[in-house]
Amino acid sequence: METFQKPTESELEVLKVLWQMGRATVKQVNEEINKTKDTGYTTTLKIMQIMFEKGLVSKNADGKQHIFEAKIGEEDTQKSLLNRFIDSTFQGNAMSLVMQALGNHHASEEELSELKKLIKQLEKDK
Amino acid sequence: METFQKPTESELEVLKVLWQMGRATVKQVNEEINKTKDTGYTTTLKIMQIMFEKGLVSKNADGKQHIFEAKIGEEDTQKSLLNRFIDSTFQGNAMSLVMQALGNHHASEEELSELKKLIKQLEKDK
DNA sequence: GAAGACCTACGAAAAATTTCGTAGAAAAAA
DNA sequence: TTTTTTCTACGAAATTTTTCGTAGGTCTTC
Repeated sequence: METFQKPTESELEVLKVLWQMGRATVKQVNEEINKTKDTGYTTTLKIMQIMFEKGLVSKNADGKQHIFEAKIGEEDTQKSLLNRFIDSTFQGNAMSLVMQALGNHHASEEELSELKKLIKQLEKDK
Repeated sequence: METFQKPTESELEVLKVLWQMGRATVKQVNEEINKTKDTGYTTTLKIMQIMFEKGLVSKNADGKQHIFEAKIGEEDTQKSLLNRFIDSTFQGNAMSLVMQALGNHHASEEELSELKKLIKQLEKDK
């Protein structure tokens, strides 16, 4: 996994759209974001330009418009942000986070059995 | 659980010290923080004053100095930040976070069995 | 090929957060 | 009581992030 600068909140919003759509124009990203939040077109554009400078996204010119793609993967990013979050909020105690997350959110039977499978796996790897 | 404004990164650092120590002066908090990060006394003071205005901490004068206490609980805060984090980074998918956290961090046997206990409990509550 | 629509680049303002200097009050030491 | 030390209050600078206006280029359509 390559290292990258921590994306800001706004940048993360853009990334989420790109991960979901694969590739998208500024306009498309902005429209997605505007479903939950009111943001001007040039604001989103600027954010994405900054992200390009940081190497978080790539872009290809297609006529006058640019098509963007996330350059960092969803899982890698989540992993990196998760580690940071565990450190900053849970004092590095990952299990405490796991417990709280499980306790606070409803899990389906299917999810639980998948989880048990993972635990078995972890026990075996010991 | 009462609602509160999301603490900033710096504020969270202060809270962690207060949770750990129970009550502390600005000086004590600043010393703790300086174990990992270089920060001037007045910087910490200012942060704590802002936190007081926001209602995140309480203070009592003891002579000229003030003794601070966290006004929001560690668990409640973690819970609130965790929910926000799951939404912003894991698209609201708590199980995905749980899986990643388990996969990336080593868990002791004891922790795993505690976890299994929790899962049994969840299954029963269905 | 001119007019209008659409898109990017860029600078700078606005907002949020962090940092610190200085003034002055309170306590302790001399 | 005077001096020195120790704190807080407060304003303002510095930094980071977000927002937006304007200029100018490209494409489309007539």
